[in-house]
Amino acid sequence: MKLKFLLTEADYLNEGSTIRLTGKDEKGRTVSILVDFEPYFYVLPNRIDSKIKEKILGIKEPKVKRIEEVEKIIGSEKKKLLKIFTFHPQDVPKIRDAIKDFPEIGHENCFEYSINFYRRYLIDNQFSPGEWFEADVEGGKAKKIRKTAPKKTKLKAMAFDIETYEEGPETKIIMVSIYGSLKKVLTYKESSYPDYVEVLKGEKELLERFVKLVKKEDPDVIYGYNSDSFDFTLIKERAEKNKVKLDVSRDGSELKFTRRARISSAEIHGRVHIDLFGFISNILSAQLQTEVLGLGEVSSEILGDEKLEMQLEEIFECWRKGNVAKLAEYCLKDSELTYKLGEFLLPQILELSKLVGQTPFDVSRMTYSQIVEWYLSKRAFATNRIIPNQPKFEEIKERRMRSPYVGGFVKEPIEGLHKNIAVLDFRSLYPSIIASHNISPETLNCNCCKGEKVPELEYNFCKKKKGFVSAVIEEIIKKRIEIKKKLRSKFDEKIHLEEKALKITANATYGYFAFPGSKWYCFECAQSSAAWGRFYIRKIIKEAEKEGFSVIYSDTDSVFLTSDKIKEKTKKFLTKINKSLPGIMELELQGFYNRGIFVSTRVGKGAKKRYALIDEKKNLTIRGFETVRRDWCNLAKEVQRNVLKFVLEKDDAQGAVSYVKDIVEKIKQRKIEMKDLVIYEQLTKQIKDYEQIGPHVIAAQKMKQRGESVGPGMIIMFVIKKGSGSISQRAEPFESVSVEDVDTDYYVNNQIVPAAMRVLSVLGVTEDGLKGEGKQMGLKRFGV
DNA sequence: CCGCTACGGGG
DNA sequence: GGGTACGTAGCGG
Repeated sequence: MKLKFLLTEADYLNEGSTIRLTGKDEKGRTVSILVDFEPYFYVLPNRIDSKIKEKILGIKEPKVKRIEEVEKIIGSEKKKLLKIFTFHPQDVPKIRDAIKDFPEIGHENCFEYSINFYRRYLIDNQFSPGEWFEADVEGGKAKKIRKTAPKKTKLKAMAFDIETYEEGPETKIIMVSIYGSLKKVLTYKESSYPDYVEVLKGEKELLERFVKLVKKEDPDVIYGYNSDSFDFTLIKERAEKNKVKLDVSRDGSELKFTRRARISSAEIHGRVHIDLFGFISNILSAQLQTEVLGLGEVSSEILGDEKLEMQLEEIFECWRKGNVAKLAEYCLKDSELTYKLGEFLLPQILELSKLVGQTPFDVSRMTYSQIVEWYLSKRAFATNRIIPNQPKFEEIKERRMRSPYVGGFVKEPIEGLHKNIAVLDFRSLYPSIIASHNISPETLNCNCCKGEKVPELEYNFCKKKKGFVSAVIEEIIKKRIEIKKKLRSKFDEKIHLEEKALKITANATYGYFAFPGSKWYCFECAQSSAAWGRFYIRKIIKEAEKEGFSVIYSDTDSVFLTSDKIKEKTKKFLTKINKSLPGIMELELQGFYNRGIFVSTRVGKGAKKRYALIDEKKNLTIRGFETVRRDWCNLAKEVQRNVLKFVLEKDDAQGAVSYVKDIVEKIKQRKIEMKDLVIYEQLTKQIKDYEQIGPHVIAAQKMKQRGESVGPGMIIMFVIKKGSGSISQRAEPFESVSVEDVDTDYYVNNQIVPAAMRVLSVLGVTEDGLKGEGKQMGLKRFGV
């Protein structure tokens, strides 16, 4: 029998040494096939002869299956090794343990003994989940599996979310929602509900119903948000307590947790459980504006959709007071957002799986470094190289202790307002450097040639032989360029995502070199990449100045230039500079801006980047200003934003000053709305546990005294009241204060004026100029 | 300045 | 058990 399927999952069965591949065929049917595979690892004895082979074959518990002699590349040398096959995957570490103390071998000469069996299978066959396969199946086992042309199939997805309630020492699940082809909320308190709510008898029945619905809906993919560490952890706990069998899988097995670095992952055989929070915090967060990675913040940014508003305490209140319909609506909305985020992100996850060659379950939980490492592992096998061993704990500790090296070059901004700005940056600076200068662990200080010296450092990299990592990166870059060309002629979402996966992987390699847990760790490689980066950006700065540009600011891989005839001059400059750069490196135009304001802020050692730009279409780009932080009141944030607008849109600092003075006046006359003065800060622990008592803690204490329940996670909304005592002592929950009682001086001096001054101080405005009555202030002139 | 602890997401 | 823990803000010393 022949089966064609999209591979979505790989694992192995404990008995025997059998890999199980799971996927989906063209007609949407689930495919699960078994295939035999032999576990093995490598050793490098000081001499290969019959004596050492006999010694290894003589190990009794467990027995070695057979030995092969193989040739593999270790570092930059070809070596003869022994490939030791075992009967069971679990035997590999045991036999390695027995061998590692052989004087002819030793610890550091055992290789690839800790690669999960199913991962080993994927690597050795160069098979990637997300690709299509054809299998010849006989007697329940696949005889032959090969890649085949991609077909179409739709993965059926479902999202879920739970609500909980603390009853004494126990946390109970009070509600579960699912969202997919079926939209449903399960709970166990009678109320008048919309028809998507189903009322069960209790928690046990709720869990049983949940299991039944998952099986009935039979999704291929299950999305949750923080579901590894919260939802499924609690579901498992409560299922054990209530003696409910959690056989939500496709093979009758129960939900199980697999141990991982920090967070255990909830695994459901036959269904890909994706905890979106993991992928978002590990990978996506770098591309997001929001600092807070809650479901609400992320949905709002990615989907433009919001959570229903409900404070933590309200959830409990809804349950206590029986307003469960509202809670059901809230819970379902969370599942809906999770579902939509999942559908948005799954194609990206599958594309990464395809590239890296590991399962979407694993890839969605990987960090940047792990993505790079598994991709390198796949390429290492393809190029007949040994995968280096994971560093031991002691080694990691030592690597951590290494003093940090010099990073990117930062040219402090020329403070003030500038006009006619061009922003240029290097396309993938570090990957291009790694590829063009052959930066790789095996090419560092090679002994085959003199090599190429790194600027500022006493290292050389080989000029004759391509290094492994540098070659892999070069492949990625070339593939990316090719894909980009294709995309320019015809846009295709799939290909676009493939391009993004390549970009993610290439860009992470520089950081990977310096990551203490790396198998291909190379501190000198990271140092050298950074040194070359500084060399190139300095070169750009120098050349730009020679061409008559004024360099306003530069950081690592970008320069901010200004001059007259900016567009014309920039285009000429780019053409000229790109001719002088090594083939793969390219300086690109990021954009032109009409105006920009730059502020230099020294915080301890490092300077923080703070600038704002406006382009021809009046789009604002704001970096480093506090317009988004919640510990500033809305009015302060609004004032800062408007001040930026005055300055950038109209080049009108004088107007900005009048505007701020007007606001200050309004505050003094209390012609202001309370909601604009409220400051939001989150309680992160119980009130009594605070030693450093900030204003929000004081406000929370006052709320508690009034009988309101306050606890961790709650966002305290407070204002500062007039009177005596420190500012903190005068923090009050905002509902209990009227505009007449707020401390206007505080809002003027500690909120509005500082927020405005962040922008205006570089234009020569003084604090007194903002507060005082009509005093004229001198405005400095900046720019060209 | 340094070292340690607790947090993140979820409810 | 084909093994194990992340990066960092914010506090206290």
